[in-house]
Parts: sequence; structure tokens; C-alpha cells
Amino acid sequence: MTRFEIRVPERELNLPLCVSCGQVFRWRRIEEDVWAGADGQDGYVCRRSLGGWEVTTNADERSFRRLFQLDRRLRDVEESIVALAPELAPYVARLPGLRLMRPRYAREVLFSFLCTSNNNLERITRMVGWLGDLGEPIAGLPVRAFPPLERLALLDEEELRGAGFGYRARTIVAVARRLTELGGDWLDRLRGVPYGEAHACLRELPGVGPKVADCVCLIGLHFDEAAPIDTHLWQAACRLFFPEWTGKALTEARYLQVGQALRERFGPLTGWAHQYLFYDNLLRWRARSSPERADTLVP
DNA sequence: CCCACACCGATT
DNA sequence: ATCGGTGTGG
Repeated sequence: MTRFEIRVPERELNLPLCVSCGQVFRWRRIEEDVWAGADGQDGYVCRRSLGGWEVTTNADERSFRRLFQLDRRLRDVEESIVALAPELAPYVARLPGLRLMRPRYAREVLFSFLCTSNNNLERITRMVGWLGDLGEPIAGLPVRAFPPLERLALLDEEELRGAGFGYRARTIVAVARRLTELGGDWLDRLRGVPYGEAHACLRELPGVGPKVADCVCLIGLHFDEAAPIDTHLWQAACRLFFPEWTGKALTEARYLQVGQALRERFGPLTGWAHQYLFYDNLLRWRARSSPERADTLVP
């Protein structure tokens, strides 16, 4: 167990925002200004300090810095994005400290995003939390390691349905079996192939369509050019770039075009731009459905 | 290429 | 009643 202090201004890292905006799902606020979470086998408890965060972990400082990409200056990212797309300036200004995360364990990311189809943040968090509870405790920390593939392969559909996974129970079981056949390192090896190839490989897994494949590419495999187009991105893209498509359905052809348009505009910053578009639209949606929490960034 | 529908549970 | 990704069938 190690403990260290990360000195970083809120403008450079808004940790509660990063861990509760749909990139990762196993973080929670355990008391005022204290957040606990896990990335695979790495557990963290983060307590807000005067100049940043005091972190206790079974991993190390390097792991924490990698997880939040702290070696990248957020100021520079923000400036670059606004330079490429001035119309995003208000989005960026609204979400200070929002960072693209880089979880170390791709398998946790894959199973997390298998839970996200046709689903909302609260329920996804419950479901991924249930999966996480199958893992071993991490000594001294109030979090568990994400269960190994062998444990996931023992799950059966009825058990998952009983736990409220709905029809996703089927695909989760099927993916656990398929990954076992493919070999434990199949997923991690996709980090070494080009983005398009990784995306195509992921899509052969049951329950993995274009959007989930891009989530795994961006968050789990670290392809910065991936742009998962969900309903929020679709709305934002129509508003900003494709007004003629407003109100139309998101077909696979249009999915491809939106992704290409974003990649042409933002290049290697596509994934970062995606975070702003996603979260800004999520806030608009919250403002419409429940105006009383329109200004609460972190629920 | 686009659309309509089923899947399951949450929300209006 | 409507929403939301994936898969299937028209």
C-alpha cells in the first residue's frame, strides 16, 4: 500500500467529474471529498487536499498518473480543441478539469460497456458494481479487483438475469466464453494493431456493435481517434455539424460519416473532443428532464 | 442503404 | 408511452 500527494489544480483535474461521466463505472464518493474506485486490480482512495488529492493505493503513483493522463497538460488540450473548433469553446469552458481516462485493464472496460447498451448511467453503475463484487477484495481498500476471466466464464445467464442484467445477460456470458476460447491476451493484443482493425475484431463479439466497439477502442485500448457515437453524440453532431440530419435515425452509414467528420476535424484529439460533446449533451438532457439538477455536474 | 421491431428496465 | 445500442429481418 502506498500513499502520495498529487498536486494538481481543479482546473487540470476534476476527479469526481472524470469518474462519474460514463468513462468508468466503479468509482463512488464514500464521504465528502473522498472518492474510492478501482481500475482492474488497482484500487484507489482519493481524499481532496489543499493542493490536489491525497491518494492511497495498492498500485503506485505512476499508475494513477497514467489513469488520468496527468502528464498531458489539460490547458494545451483545451486550447487545441478550441483552435480546431471555435464553436466548442463554450463546451470546454463549461467542463473544466474533464479528462479522457486511460484504464489499464481492457477486459474490465469491455464488460463494463457490454452493460451500457440501451441503458442509463445509474443502472450501468449498479450492474458493473455487481460484476466487480465477484472479484477479490483489495486488502486495506474499500474496493475489489475486477474478477478474472475464469470467474466471469463461470457466470450463467439466469444468474445475471436474476441480478437485473436483462437481455445483456446473454451477451455477457457469450463474450466471457468467446474470450476464453480466444485466449487471455487476445483483447490486450488489440492495443498493438491499427484502430480500424481493432474495431473490426471487437465487432465480431456478440453484443458489440459500432458504438460499444468504439468505447472499448477509446477507453480500454487507448485509440485517441475513436469516437463512440451514442444518442448524445448524435444530437451534438447534428446540432453542430450535420443540421440536415436532425431528427433522423442513426444508421450505420451515418455512424461512419459522423466518426470520419470528427476524425478529420480533430485528428488525434477526437477522443478528447468526444468527451466534451458527450458530457455537454448529457447536461442538456439532464436540464430538460430534471431542471433542479441542471447545474450539478456530479450527481 | 434505410427502417421497424424485439430485447429489458427506467422514467414520464 | 418513450427512450436507448444491437441484432435481425424486410
